[in-house]
Amino acid sequence: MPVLDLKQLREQTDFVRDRLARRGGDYDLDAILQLDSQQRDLVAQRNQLQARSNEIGKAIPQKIKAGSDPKGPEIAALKSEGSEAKTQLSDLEPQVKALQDEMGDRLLQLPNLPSDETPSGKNETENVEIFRWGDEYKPTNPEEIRPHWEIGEQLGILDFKRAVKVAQSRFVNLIGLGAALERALISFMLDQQIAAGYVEVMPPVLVSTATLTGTGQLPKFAEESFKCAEDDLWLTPTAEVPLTNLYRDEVLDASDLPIHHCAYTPCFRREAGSYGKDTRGLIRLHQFNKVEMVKLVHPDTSADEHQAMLANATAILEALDLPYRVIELCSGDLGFSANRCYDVEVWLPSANTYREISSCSNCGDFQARRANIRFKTPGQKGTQFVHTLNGSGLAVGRTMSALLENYQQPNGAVQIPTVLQPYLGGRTVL
RNA sequence: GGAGAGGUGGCCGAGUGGUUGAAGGCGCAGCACUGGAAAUGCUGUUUAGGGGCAACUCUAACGAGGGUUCGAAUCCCUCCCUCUCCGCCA
Repeated sequence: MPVLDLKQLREQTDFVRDRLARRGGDYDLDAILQLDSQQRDLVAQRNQLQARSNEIGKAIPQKIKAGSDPKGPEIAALKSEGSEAKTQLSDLEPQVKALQDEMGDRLLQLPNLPSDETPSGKNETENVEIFRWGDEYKPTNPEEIRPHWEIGEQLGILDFKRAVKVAQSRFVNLIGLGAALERALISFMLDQQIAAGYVEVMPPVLVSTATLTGTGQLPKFAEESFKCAEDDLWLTPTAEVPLTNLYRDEVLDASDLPIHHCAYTPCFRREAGSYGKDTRGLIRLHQFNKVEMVKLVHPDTSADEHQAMLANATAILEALDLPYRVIELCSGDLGFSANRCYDVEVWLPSANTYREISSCSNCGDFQARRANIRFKTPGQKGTQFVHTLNGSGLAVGRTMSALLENYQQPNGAVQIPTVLQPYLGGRTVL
């Protein structure tokens, strides 16, 4: 499983080092390169031994066929030489394997390289705002604005208290129209993305270790996912995981590309290390619903596909008249698997700020290498890795919170956006 | 959960120790034939890594990992997965 391109690492070490430095953090490339060169030396030795051993293996039946006595000295000499080679090989083999394992472990820890276009920066404070949309839809009565959890609890559609009893904190029950609104949002988003050309999938949300490694959640971020240890299965943190891995270990035909999928799934995150943050409301739950978009594309088109995906995400917010802005993540804030990423942030009036509601990433060939997803162009030799992209279209719970807050009325009611009304039996108000 | 069967190339499918990376078929590509096509015939058709400007060459891979052997797709062990029947179940 080649992860970050080992050949590139070998041949353009300084470039890789420079790119990784833009992310911040410490990456010991020299150790990997040293392992690599040791490994290559040993493999060369092993190959020679193996070649000799193969020769002997072929020579013995030939000699016998040519009349040599199977029990005679000639055959015995060959056998003992073969045996000798075998002994040397069994000495070499574990060394090679140990080096390869060590190198593989280290390579799996390396994040993707930021793209040329990605702005350099240390952390989220250096992300770059690209544009804003819908200022005119922001509520104009800030003093009367209440947070969505108050609105939801008052309407009897959000229940956090009993969710604690049933599960834990950071879970919610959606009751009555709350559940209906969630379903309406899911259906609306799916219908929009299907109309935009994405083929819907309902994937497993319990996935294997290999699947989670393919998209980059493992091995580094095990503490972020819920695991069913008995079965070696994990709850998916996002549908990006099963959708991208749909094609793991496959060689696609160039004419199959691009592949566009969307999916509604629940998502599960342990949110380790975020104890104090967003403790109220729908913003940060262990389980939430999301409509996800995933693309597998030809490398030449991935930049355009990325822009198009971003537009597919923002189209949902525009249809709902929800104010948002788009930011481009700087190198220091980029996710592990991404080489370039836009976050879409929706206006949350109670917090007087924008909150992430979608993240659209281009992973280049990073995930394709891990998951071994290739394509073949007829008439061309060999295979190429596809590029993978993923984006939320959108996070449903966060959309609901934005909707409750932006559409709240002074009398405590909440208007239902026009485009959602058909999904709620024509209802106009919550 | 109990009993049984099986995992081979893009697909089907042969192959139980010795030039088998793997017969045969299908598919696909090229060429021939044709006015064009079908049919037919011939040729070719895996991937990854190393070496060479290249022709080419070496190594690995028959679910995964170990073992036996000079030599394993073929024998032995462990694990994984799939299928069938029974039980259970939304």
